[in-house]
Amino acid sequence: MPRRPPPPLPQPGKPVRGSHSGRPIMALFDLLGRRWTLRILWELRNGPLTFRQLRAAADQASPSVLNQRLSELKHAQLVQLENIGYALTPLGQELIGALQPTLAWSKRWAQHYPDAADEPSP
Amino acid sequence: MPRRPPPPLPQPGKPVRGSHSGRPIMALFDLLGRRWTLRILWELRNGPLTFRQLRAAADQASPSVLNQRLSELKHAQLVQLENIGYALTPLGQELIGALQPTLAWSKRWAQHYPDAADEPSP
DNA sequence: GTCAATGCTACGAATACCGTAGCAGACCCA
DNA sequence: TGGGTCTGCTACGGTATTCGTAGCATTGAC
Repeated sequence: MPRRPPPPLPQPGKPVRGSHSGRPIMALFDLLGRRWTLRILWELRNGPLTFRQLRAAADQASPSVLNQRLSELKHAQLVQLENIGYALTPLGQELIGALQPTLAWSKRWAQHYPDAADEPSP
Repeated sequence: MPRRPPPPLPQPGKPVRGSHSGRPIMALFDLLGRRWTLRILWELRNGPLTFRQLRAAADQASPSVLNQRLSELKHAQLVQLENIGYALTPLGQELIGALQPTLAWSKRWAQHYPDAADEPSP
């Protein structure tokens, strides 16, 4: 039985799902437009987590997708597996930094809804 | 035949796929973690597009998903249908603005890959 | 009328994701 | 040597999401 080829790993300069241009923004859209990707980066923002800790942090996401997302993020040089567990690379930390205005925006967004809560005190 | 209930529309203050906390960031992750969502916002950044123009801009994305994404974005108050077509709301424009550092980051990201191209001249 | 747009829907097929169970390796301690 | 307990990770069958094609209903111009 012929196995299907896996979807391409999103990477700048290469065609991705939805775009053949190779533009980095398109690779980023493909990468972030997959379930759990943003969440994983977010949960690693405060330091490394083991595979299982990460699963627990991310609502017990299924290990198959989690592993697939981690492979993609490793290939994208945003995450690496260290002795202590999975950690953001410097590039990954930069991305988290670049997402800060977006996170700030989400709080303003919430103000448009009556029953929106925000994160509990750190 | 009992139809399945549709997935919840991501909205701050409500439980979403992968999180019950209601935190706006989680609603945002759910929203953006769906295929085409970021792309749609991106393609609308320079002004309104009709449904079909938007399809053409977004690699002929299937009209069913496109319409579903647009419904979600309308519900999220990021996009609205005007006479001329679909347009970003002020809130949606704010989000695009907040994404600028991320877009800038993607260009730095591309520098880690030898064969990465960037957008052609404006 | 007819033509060309528009937004949008139906539906079967393909793909992505989920949930459970469990494997193999590393480490520790008796 | 044999457990126990971590670790990352995979297999597999079922469910959910997305795709691709076709087409409908409406509007406006001629």
